[in-house]
Amino acid sequence: MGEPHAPERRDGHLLRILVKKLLSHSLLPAEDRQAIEALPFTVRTLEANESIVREGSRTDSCAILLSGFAFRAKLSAEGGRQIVALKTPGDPLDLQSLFLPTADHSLQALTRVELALVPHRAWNALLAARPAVARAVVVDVLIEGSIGREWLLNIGRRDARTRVAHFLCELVHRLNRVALDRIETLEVPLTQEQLADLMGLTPVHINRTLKALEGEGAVARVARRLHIADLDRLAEIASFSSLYLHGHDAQAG
Amino acid sequence: MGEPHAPERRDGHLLRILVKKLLSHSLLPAEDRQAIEALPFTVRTLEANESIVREGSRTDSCAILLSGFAFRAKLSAEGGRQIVALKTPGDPLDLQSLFLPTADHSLQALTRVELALVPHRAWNALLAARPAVARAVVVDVLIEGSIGREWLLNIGRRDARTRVAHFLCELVHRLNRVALDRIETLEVPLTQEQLADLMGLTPVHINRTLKALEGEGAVARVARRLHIADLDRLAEIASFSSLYLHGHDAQAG
DNA sequence: CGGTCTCTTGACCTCTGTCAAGTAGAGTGG
DNA sequence: CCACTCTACTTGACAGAGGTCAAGAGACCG
Repeated sequence: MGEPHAPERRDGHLLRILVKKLLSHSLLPAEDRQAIEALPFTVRTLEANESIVREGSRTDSCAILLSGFAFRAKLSAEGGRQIVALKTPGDPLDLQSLFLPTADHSLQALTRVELALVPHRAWNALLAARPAVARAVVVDVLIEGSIGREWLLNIGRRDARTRVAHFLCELVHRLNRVALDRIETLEVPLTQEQLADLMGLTPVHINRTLKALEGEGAVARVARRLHIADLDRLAEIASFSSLYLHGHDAQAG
Repeated sequence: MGEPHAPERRDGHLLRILVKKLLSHSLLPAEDRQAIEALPFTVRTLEANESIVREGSRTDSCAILLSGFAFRAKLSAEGGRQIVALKTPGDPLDLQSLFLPTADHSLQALTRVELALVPHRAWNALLAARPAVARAVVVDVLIEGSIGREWLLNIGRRDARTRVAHFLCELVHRLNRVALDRIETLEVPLTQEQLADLMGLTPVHINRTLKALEGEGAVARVARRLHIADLDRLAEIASFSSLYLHGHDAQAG
């Protein structure tokens, strides 16, 4: 794999990737898995940069990311943009809207994306009927929170080089949770400007940082595209530990 | 944790502050409120800086913050500390432990605190029996996530002066949600070092920033203690908007 | 009254931001 | 196949916010 826009199966089991995501941290009996795959949905394709949910708006459905990447962003009064979360294939994008009517941030497609739009009604019925699914969904939300805390540490306390290396490690680890095969390398689908908004830096400084990382062989750039070249080296630079991702870690009770 | 010999109390007066916190964003019928106040708990007092939950550890109870302040913190490999959340009276501190067994961060008392320790068993029973309570708890978790995203914006994209002003506004707004009277002024119970770890800055620069804010009359310092002097001025400096706190905003469905 | 902790301040340094010009691909149209 | 254009990337020179170091001053405490 390593191809971020790898086409998904179109045999009617599109939601299987959501099940796979939930299984990466929660246990789900077969019946619950089937109930998830039986959710009603409509598929929608959006081009890069199109808006999925606007800050302040309301929706009556939750999107599941079937393929491609998306992100949450916020703007400061001075016009600065901060990307506050990155969503990878299999992630539910907006479960929050089931509980909080107004969006506190905007949600946008990073690449071309395919979404499965699941009506709130169907979600509410499923969560009420199947506690194990409800639990898995809560765990998913909690893990997103944990990732957010790691990002606060990353942006607040690590320098540019370490910060970028840490993010790239996280990206690979997260993709591996839903990937068919183990990923060691990857073409990163972010522009330097997006990377800058993600890391709390400027595009110019991202450029310098990537150049430095390329110099150490951690990263490669071919035809303006960023590739992970040496994941172990990146992990070493960032002192990366994946504990905060809580893989297979949700059997408390 | 969990004093083995401390008697479990069912004195609802103490948990009323938790009910008040939940009511600040969710609707709860009287029966649900009573069920919350009927939760069994033991009271525990900790001094400033004592640890409530250590990173990597497991617990069998969730703490509710009855009085005082607490915080979540993470350490980077280089030794930097980042405070990733601040908890105020009425906040549940560790609901996450109901769903994720290992703590991904540490939880510490900022001031002297009083905690109500509620056993997981009792929580699970309550959440299973009372969907409205479960819903309110999920909303509480989601709002903490929203605050975390605002912090990412704050640390990633605002300069020191604006950043500190924004945090102080948030603090006052959050305290007002459980306060008896409207707060306009406040003695901030944080050392400059803690403020630095909160803001992703150094103590020295916090000192300079506070001096500047004092110069504009936004803040006052008497006997080394920081006070909010002019909340409107702070809100203006930070272009503060409280939408992300989702006050009285949880009637989706 | 000495010890300790936090705050304060100045001098200096460096990481990251700003500005501005230039380059390389990808796409478009002739 | 070649301009032309657009966008993203690249680079250098310079600026500045914030970090580092170090010394001193107030508080608080036993």
